[in-house]
Amino acid sequence: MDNDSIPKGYSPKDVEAKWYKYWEENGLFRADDKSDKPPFCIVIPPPNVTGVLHMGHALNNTLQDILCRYKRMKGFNVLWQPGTDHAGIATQNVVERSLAEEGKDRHTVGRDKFIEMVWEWRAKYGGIIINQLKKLGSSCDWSRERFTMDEGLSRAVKEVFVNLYEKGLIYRGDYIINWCPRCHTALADLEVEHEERDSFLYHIRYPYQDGKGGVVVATTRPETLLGDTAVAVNPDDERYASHRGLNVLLPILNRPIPIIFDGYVDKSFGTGALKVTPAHDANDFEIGNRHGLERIKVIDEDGRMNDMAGIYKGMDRFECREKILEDLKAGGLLEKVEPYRNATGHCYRCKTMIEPLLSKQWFVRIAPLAEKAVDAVKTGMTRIIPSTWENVYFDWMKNIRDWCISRQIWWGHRIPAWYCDDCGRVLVAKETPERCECGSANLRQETDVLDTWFSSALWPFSTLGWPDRTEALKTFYPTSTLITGFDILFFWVARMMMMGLHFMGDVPFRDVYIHALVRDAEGKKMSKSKGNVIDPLEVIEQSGTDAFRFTLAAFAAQGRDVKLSEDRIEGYRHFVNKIWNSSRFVLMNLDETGVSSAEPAVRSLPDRWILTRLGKISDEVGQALDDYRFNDAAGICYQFVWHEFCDWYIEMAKEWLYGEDKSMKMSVQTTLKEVLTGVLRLLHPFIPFVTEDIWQRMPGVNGSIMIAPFPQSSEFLSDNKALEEMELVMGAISGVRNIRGEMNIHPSKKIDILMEIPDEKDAGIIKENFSHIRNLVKAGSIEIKKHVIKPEASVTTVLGHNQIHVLLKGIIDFDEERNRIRKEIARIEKDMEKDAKKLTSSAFLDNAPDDIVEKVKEKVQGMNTKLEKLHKNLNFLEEIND
RNA sequence: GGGCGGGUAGCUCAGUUGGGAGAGCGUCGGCCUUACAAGCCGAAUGUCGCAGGUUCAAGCCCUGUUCCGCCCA
Repeated sequence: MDNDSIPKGYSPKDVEAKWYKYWEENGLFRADDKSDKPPFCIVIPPPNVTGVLHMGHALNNTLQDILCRYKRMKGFNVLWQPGTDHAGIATQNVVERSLAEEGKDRHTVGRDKFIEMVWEWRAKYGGIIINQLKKLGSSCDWSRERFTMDEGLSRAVKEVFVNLYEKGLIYRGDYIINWCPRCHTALADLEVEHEERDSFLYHIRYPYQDGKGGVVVATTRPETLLGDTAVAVNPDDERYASHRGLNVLLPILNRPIPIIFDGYVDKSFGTGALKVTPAHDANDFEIGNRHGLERIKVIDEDGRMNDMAGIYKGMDRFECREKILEDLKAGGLLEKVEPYRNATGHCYRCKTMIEPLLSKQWFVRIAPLAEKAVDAVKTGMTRIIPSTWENVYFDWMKNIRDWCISRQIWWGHRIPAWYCDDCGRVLVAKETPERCECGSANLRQETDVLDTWFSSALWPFSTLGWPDRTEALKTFYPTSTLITGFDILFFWVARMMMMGLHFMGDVPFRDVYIHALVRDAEGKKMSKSKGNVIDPLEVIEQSGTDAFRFTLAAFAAQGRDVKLSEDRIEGYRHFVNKIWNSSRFVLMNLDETGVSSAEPAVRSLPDRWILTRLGKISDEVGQALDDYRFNDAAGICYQFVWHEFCDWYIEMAKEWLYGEDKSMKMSVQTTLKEVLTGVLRLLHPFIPFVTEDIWQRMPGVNGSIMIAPFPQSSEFLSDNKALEEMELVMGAISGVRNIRGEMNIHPSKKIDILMEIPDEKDAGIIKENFSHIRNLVKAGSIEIKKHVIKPEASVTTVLGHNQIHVLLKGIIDFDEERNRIRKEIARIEKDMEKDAKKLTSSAFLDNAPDDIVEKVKEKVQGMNTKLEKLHKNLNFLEEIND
């Protein structure tokens, strides 16, 4: 191989697009509907069709891709099912915004035309995030890409809606819902974000019917008093015991309203009296139901005061608040205003303050569905990892309320319900009915559409072809693993569980792996307003996809947020480059022989060592991935490649490669190639591009690394003795290097060494590896003896029973050396203290397991040996007069 | 108010059944040694938040306490 053909540094830009195209064109991402291989399936959390790739996507999809590539290499029939979500409100907002620029709104263009425009928008921009996922290296089966609004998924939605309706699990009714006055739609409880803000608590007096005295209530929303239909107090509250049966006058409107008694009221809050507005507060609504109160709506869908608000009609709700306060003050009814912090609900899409409104909406009856979804996790049919999230899941499921699924927008699955104008019947059907049961043809379809999450809840089976009983469904359902962030545990995961169990009779996935949030270097959530967003595409541009992916994997420890900063990514860019260069080294040295596939006649100690180590860490990495410990898997690879393969093995290999011994050279070449192919396969799931690029340059390699088997210990030589022996050799080298470093001996200066090795076996090992030692410590002469009298001008390092004397005539500074030894003695003594004490304690000796006692004994013994020798050396030096 | 997670080296964080405190980055010293200066060799650094307890043995288990973050109401 020609040196010039491999560039000195890895440049990601040149190869990423090329290999991605190669994989796609060769159908390597494709799953088989039917296969002898065991199935492995992940459905992608569908990104919003309006989305652009952010850090959350990057982490989420990197982890999915690591698993999918790993499983493919492990021999699974892998389906990574991709697709996008129609994101009702978000997408509609985007198109409405562009309409607004032309001075239009959706009503001026009309429903059909508007929906047509959204489809056009989707055709034009909907593929953006898909292409970004590809840049990330995602190995999805793109031939199966789905969209929540496509024909098949829409059929699934209708099927589900009708089924649930017929089973009584979907109903329509008047309830308090969360209304966004800007988006003009109802929202599910989950879609409301609560945010604490500084506000005021207003104490308002509701006079008795004679206009005097009265009951003071505390509220943060005085404008809703126009819709009050009672004042409630706690039945146990003695202050109000005498008020039973009394009425008070609603301020301003002077409408008499009753004082009612309800356990919901908190005696200690405010004055202990609560104004009740059943049409504008969820809790008040419940109270109203218990007491048969009238519901008076005073705020309309635009957030303005309506006809019932009398003189305030037409005012915005916040404007009205100010005006009412003024009027109350003027009437002497505003008793007190105190600063107060409370949490108010905001639309998760546009941040507008939510208005709880009484409204007729469609709901899913959750309780029966939730029960099964809870059981599935309790019985282990689905595991949630890390398991701490199980409790969060249970807790939420326990307190869940019915799910409001109707949305007053246009972009989405239109609810398959029709109203008969003649008899008032509601018809729910998969196909558009021609006539009502009463014979009337005057049918109007419901104008509301379904919550986007309704279709997302079907994702694990609708994407596989349901309601048809497809081969894909048979093969891949239940899916293997879901990988997602905790922020959509409720929105999505819980609902998929419910729907999967109900419609498929089985859980949608065996494992749910919940990963953390990506934050900035200070641990703050990334947000545009804070300006701390790191754009994944920029990172890819600067550092390459592989470095970025490896960083994410390395930081993805379970249960902990990922704090990302650019210099951390840089560190892993260096790692990718290290792999590149070590591969370059290997390739450059595989030259003339091409390397035979036969087992080499000789295997040197370093050969046996590195192969054994590779086998061991291969199993460890596999296990870590099986356990979703991505950071461990990445860390093990990093440590092995850099600090074992590069720092030790390659350095030792050089000697044979540059030497005259042909058989040794061939042996090392074989090992280098073997280890490199192993390392590449091991790393491929994490850093797919660079590994493929190198793989394709390897002599004798056919096809993509994607379909090469993931390494495991059984394919490599395993020799535990080699591990011990190498430790001895490496220890000797490190010991001498340490002396060189501390004595400030110039790297090019050769030093003479005298080793004292009493044990013959050890001596044999050292002798065998003489040349490695010589090269790696830059030694002149090396001598080994059973017993040695310490040479005068020498610095000594103690390794167990062995000692290495570095001869430093004319270089050694005796004072410094004595200090060095004293320091080391002190360090060892300190280290030993705790363990030595253990051995004198009968409690320890009696109670601790034998193997532990033995271990401690050995350790202390070892340190004693070392101390002894250090003292001897020190004494020796102290006797020298310099 | 309820729940959860976290406090370990200057920084960011690992540390799986309790049994020798680790990594990366940064810092310091020395090196352009024909894969890599995006590199090599060497070094320093810890009252594991605080206080108790269990245990022969606690970063890890239990109790309390404090600070930070998140979720829910």
